Amino acid sequence: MEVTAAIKDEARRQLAAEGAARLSLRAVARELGMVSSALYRYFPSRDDLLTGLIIDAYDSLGETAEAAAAEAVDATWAQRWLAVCEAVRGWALARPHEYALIYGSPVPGYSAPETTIPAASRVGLLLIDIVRDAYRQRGNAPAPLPAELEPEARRMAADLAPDLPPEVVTAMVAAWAQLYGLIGFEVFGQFNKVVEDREAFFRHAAARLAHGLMAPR
Amino acid sequence: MEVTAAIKDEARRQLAAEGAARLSLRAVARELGMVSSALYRYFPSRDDLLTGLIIDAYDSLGETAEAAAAEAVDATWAQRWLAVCEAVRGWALARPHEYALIYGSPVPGYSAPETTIPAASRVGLLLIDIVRDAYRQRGNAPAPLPAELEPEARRMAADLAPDLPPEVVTAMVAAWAQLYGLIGFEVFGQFNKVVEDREAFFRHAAARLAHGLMAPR
DNA sequence: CGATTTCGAGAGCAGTGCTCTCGCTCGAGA
DNA sequence: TCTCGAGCGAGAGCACTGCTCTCGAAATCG
Repeated sequence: MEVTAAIKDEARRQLAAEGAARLSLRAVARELGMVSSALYRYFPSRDDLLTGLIIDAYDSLGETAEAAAAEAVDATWAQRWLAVCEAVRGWALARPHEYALIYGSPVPGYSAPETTIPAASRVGLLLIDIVRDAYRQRGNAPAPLPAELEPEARRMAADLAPDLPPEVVTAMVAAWAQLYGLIGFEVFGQFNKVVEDREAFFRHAAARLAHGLMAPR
Repeated sequence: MEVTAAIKDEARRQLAAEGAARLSLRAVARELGMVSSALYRYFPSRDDLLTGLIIDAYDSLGETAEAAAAEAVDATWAQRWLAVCEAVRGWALARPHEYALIYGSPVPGYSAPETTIPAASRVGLLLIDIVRDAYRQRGNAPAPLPAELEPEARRMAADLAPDLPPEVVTAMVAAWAQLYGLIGFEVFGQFNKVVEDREAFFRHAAARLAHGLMAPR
């Protein structure tokens, strides 16, 4: 429908201006020249509007990351990894509030429904693909795992990438979380007065993440 | 004062139950048997209450981390690093909403005042101390930095730990952010259906972070 | 004792999410 | 062609929010 898109567009604008907690259904309706109750024809509740925005954000981020990977399809896997990392970072810096919506503190009283899962997985799946290429080219896994982690690592590998050794999958999941630590700290201002040249810092840190994924030991 | 403490206590209870965005001054006052306007004698606004809670949370986390470090004072630096990491994780898992308050998406329209800086720095300073010990014992820095990062790395080192080589300080800042990526993903539910044995996974990832801080290569 | 400060109560304003009812419009079936 | 129903928006209203203002009681200080 046309109206739902207009609502989401206006909501996104308010999101960028004010943040999720300040997103007001009435203000969206006002800006659209409707009355607030009319909005409930399209979204059963404010949370459902948020869900829509979350799915859109995941998809937009996924698209951005996939485009970056496609553009670097002829480069080495490490360069492709870096390209995706930088694309994700750039997307987050350009839309901090949307980033906060999907990777920041969850909106209280609201838990993302199952419908968000496919969109949310896109970046993760993309990273798995890159690591798979890396493993095919290099074929050496990172350090062996401690015994206590082996069952879990095997389980994760079976779930996420049965063709890769558990050490690689484990390292990949960790690198994924750590990547979001780097980006989150920057987006949420934790690097203020600590890191200044964040571009260079991020590039280096992301490259070292890649290095940790495939280097011997 | 006695009353401000009671207000913060009740607010913390509501925070744990509902989250920051749902924190209602009126509800706090109601629970305390006062009227909402009376609360403004103690906190000029809702945001100031939040600031109070944020500082308390930073201090509580800092204390927890420092206690863990103190307990492991005779262990190796790597064990001490791991002890602090696990203490931070444990604190976060026990108080997810307070963790979200300080390390999640910033509350919109609200920017933390300067007064939070000392409390916010405690864990970082603690990690620097541990890395300093590590460097004194091992004395080998991680991989050399790319040229583009050298000026920034020097600047960071001068700011944070002038007695340590820029490579170590840079690696430390990155490890710090990555640590919070690991914890944030777990606290905010991003590991749901991905990582199950999160305890073991975290221990391994945190240990590898330490390894990356000081390993030769 | 008197004056002043401190504190809580209460009313009230503007805003919020959400529900309910009521008309209008438009398109498909008889 | 007429009718009926579904879809849609308006409006009023409920319970709630943060916040301001005024007023009266209590406690503290000179």
